[in-house]
Amino acid sequence: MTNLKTDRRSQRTQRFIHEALMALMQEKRYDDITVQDIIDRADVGRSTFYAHYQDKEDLMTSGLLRLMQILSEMVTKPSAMGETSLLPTQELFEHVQEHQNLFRGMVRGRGLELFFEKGQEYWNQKLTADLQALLPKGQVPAVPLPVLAQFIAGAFVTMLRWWLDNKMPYSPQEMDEMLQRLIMPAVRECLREG
Amino acid sequence: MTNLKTDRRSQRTQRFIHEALMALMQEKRYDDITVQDIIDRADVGRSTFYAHYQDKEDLMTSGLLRLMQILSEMVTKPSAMGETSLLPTQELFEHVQEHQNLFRGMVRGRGLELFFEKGQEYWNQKLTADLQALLPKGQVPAVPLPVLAQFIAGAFVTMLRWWLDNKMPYSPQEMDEMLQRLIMPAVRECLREG
Amino acid sequence: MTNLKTDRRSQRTQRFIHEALMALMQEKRYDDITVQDIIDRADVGRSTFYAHYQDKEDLMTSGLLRLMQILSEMVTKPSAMGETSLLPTQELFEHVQEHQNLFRGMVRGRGLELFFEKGQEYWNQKLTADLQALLPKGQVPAVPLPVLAQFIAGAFVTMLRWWLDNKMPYSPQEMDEMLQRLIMPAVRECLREG
Amino acid sequence: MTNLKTDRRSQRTQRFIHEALMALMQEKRYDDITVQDIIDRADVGRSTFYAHYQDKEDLMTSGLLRLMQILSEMVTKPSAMGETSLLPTQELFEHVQEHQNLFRGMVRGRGLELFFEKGQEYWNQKLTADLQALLPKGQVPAVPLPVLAQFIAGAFVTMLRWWLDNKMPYSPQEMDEMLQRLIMPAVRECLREG
DNA sequence: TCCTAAGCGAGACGGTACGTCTTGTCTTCCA
DNA sequence: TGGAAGACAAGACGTACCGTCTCGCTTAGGA
Repeated sequence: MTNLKTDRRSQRTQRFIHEALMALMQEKRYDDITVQDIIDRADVGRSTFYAHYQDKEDLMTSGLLRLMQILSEMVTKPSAMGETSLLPTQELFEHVQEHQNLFRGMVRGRGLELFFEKGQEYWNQKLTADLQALLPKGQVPAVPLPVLAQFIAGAFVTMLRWWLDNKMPYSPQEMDEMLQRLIMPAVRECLREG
Repeated sequence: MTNLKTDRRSQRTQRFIHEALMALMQEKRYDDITVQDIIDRADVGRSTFYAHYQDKEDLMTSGLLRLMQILSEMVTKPSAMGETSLLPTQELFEHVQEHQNLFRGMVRGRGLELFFEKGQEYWNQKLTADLQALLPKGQVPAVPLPVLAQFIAGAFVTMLRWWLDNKMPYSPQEMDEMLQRLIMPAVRECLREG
Repeated sequence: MTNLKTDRRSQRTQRFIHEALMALMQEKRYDDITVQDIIDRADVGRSTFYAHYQDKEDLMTSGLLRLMQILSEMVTKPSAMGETSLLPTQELFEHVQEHQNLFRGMVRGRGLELFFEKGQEYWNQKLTADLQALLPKGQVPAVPLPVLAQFIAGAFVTMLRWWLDNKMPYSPQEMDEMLQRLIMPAVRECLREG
Repeated sequence: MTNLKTDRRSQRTQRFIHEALMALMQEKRYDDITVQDIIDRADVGRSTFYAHYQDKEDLMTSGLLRLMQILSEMVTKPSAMGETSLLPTQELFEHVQEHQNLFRGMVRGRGLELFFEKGQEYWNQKLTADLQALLPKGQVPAVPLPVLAQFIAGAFVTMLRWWLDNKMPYSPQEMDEMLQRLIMPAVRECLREG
């Protein structure tokens, strides 16, 4: 039998821990954050932390999955799927801009690594499906769709990193435009001819 | 006046240390390698290690710079600069295949992160110059050249990572072809019209 | 509010560490004992050691203070305070004989140095008070009492060291007799005439 | 065949090293002085140091032996041997006062330990002989002469240490008087009756 | 006068111990 | 009974010295 009160308390504790990590990520690199930092900030006991997460990486992973679901929701808005845009990345760039400290911390240190690892299968699956839908029936793509998907996801992250590392010299719209301009020719080329 | 013999000894020691790291990278992740592992393998005293490198990261960085110079030499062979190929990446893919354990180790753990950080300015500078040369005079690129350079470098690394993570299902030639097919449309598009 | 169980655990750990040092002191010189030796013997983590003591010297110091309290208790037994004996050193010599390995280790190396430093104010205070009590009222001692106290304490340690260094060729009783014979004339002389 | 010039050069180097140690001892504790400190101060190569001395302790020891010979010369002046004074310690106290920084450094740290160890046999031998001469023929001392000698030497060092540790509140003459007053009763007592 | 051997500085090196730091486990207490 | 508090073992880290060593430079004394 589940204990509602207890569950609610658990969730509250988990939220505190997550928020602590997010807050710390605004201040220093993921790698430089210690478990002690997190539990101090979250005002939580050491054992409590380990009761909920295997280690710091596990906490980060769970946070990233949550984040990617949020990002994914932006992307799946039907209106966004135009013909020129496979990924409605403008909204993603905007979101990143709003939480730039968080992302900046993630992009440095082990964070991006995890983002990439965990995000890979997630985005790849999604993008591969989307690409499959765009591919005329019976046609063989010039480049295998998983490779193409990886390329697109990688290009987005690359641009993102460059943007953050260079103090965001362009607006989200401009970034989106450039990204589309770089990606779409390849996409069109690949899907047109086998 | 410099002491030749001493210098030579120093270099020998540094080489041992580097080789130890390389050897260990074939066996386990960069992050899991300790300084103790390295000095044991190199048969070198702890203080000697720290006399030459600030820490493990510094050692890795210096190795990466050396590696990138090697890679760069491949790329700058005049014959390689054809019209379809901005980066003669086939040779790079081949080189990676030959030392796949090394690269696999690098791609995981903090290694790639460093590779990226240190390589960024290096490749960007080089690619930006190459692109500038390809751009007809007086023409403004559709995407700023630094962005384009970053995009190309990122695409290469992305493909590389995917290749290694997926047990290299294609030959270096195929990888090169795909990469060119993905990159070149964007490059042509960007350079043609402002 | 204090945590009783935790305190008890701490004390247990501290006891282990102390016992480890004592055991090691029977085997080799204090200076030759490393922190690693101690924590290995005590089966304790490195950080635990440093959580309880600043360094090896601090551990030794705390042990010496404890030891001196034990020795002090012997000395303060009322029966022992006869007219011929200011310090009932026979019991001290006996105690040393019983734990000769321990003391031998202490007398060599930095141990005695610490014994002296830490013991100085302890014995001086005690001896000065005792001497003050023995001094007839209104009389001025021939030698300032702190000096006399220092002299007595030093004489004891000197004899002790000689005894240990020379394989204890006399019994504790004999040592005590000799010490008294050497010290008491001076004491009597000093207290008698100003 | 010996090389005179070479020998002379060696001696010069040794003198530099000794002077460096002496100078450093005025500034910090013996234990806190490193070989590096010494060779920097002496402007001497590391290997040169180890060519002359086994280690820092060896250097100190050789310095102490030299010092003790100097002190010994003071003591053996015939005029000094009065009936009330076994050791003409006033001159010793004066000498110490003149070089108080040096002695202060020696008394702290491992220096005194060495002073004691090395000085023991030296003084004991000398004092034992002197005491033997004072002992009427055929008489057995109340306390074995080696013990008495040790006691006297120890008392001197004890007083010395106390004096230095307490900022030398008395003049050398006063110290000498006190020491004589403390020691001589015991000496007289021991030599008089068996 | 040249040459050879020693003394020497410089400092790289392997090694050992240090005191600090972080991790993940475990125990105890409290609400 | 679940979570806070925090002691603990384990072990990597970067620093500080040590004593050994190799290397060239300088210099003296014999050829």
